[in-house]
Amino acid sequence: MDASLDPNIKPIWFLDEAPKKELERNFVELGLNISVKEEKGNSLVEELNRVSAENKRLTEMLAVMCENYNALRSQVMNYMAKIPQKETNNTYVSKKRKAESLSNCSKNNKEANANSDSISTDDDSMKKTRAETIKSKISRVYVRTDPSDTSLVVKDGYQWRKYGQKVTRDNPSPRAYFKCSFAPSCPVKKKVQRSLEDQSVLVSTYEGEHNHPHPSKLEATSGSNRGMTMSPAPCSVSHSSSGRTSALEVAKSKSTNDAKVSNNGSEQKIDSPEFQQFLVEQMASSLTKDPSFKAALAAAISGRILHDNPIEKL
DNA sequence: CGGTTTTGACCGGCGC
DNA sequence: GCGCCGGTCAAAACCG
Repeated sequence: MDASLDPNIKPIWFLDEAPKKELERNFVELGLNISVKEEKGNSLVEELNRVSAENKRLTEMLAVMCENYNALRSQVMNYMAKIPQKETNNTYVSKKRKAESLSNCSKNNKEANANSDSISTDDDSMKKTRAETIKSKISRVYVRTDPSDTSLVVKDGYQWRKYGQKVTRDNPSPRAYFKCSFAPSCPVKKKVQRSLEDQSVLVSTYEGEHNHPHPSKLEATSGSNRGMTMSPAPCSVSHSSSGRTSALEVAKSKSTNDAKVSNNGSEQKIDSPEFQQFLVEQMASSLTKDPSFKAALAAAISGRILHDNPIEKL
């Protein structure tokens, strides 16, 4: 890492005279004495700030991408809601499933269908005994997976316990039944079955609402930062099994923590030029050499768009 | 050993 | 009433 990367930074360690006022101000802020060596450290601090700002920009860009993706997804869902469902048209559907499908057709997304649709389902199932069904919120999620993968696992961040599997009449692929096992009293169930039209698509039908926070949120708030856990279910971008923290986050948290210690004026040598250089080198090497960072970034982006991220439908 | 998965049995709704 | 069907149960197997 070289400060010459930044055109705004002048090669001050080649100068004998006093540094510029701007640099002096920075030195005062850092509580450092002015010396040639510390000037270098200060430039590294500036570089650190620049990299931090760049990180922030990248994070914002990612957030914008996520927003765009969500907007696009809702458009797709609206579009899908308008076209008639093949599933309800081309095969035998019992009355019970007809009611379920009809209730599904009026749903655009999980948030929007929280109230009205469950009521409409209630009218048909008023005589049903199961209170869960009456109050349930049903949503359907399509997930593209490898067709050779027979596990019927949809990674949505929640913890599921499989309690049954059936081969249904209208689809040769087996249907798996799951209950949410993250919280003992959580009433949510889901059914996962391969799409009849496209074997590479898993159709998971969620029934009910979780009465507990999303596990990834819980982890994020409980201190074990797994990095990039920025979206709730069903986006499974980050809380994959890797549990990897991105180099970006490591460097960022490290730098902020260090700055805090430094401002407190402790005896740590954290604000020494050597340490700052070490810090910057660590950040640089993390960003450039660590393949996991690229992989995590690629997974975060592609995962939202293609693979891991389910497309909610209805 | 406790939690999860598997899988056949069972149950209830529905159509005939 | 009977058979079909989807959904659930529960015992055994499996696994970390």
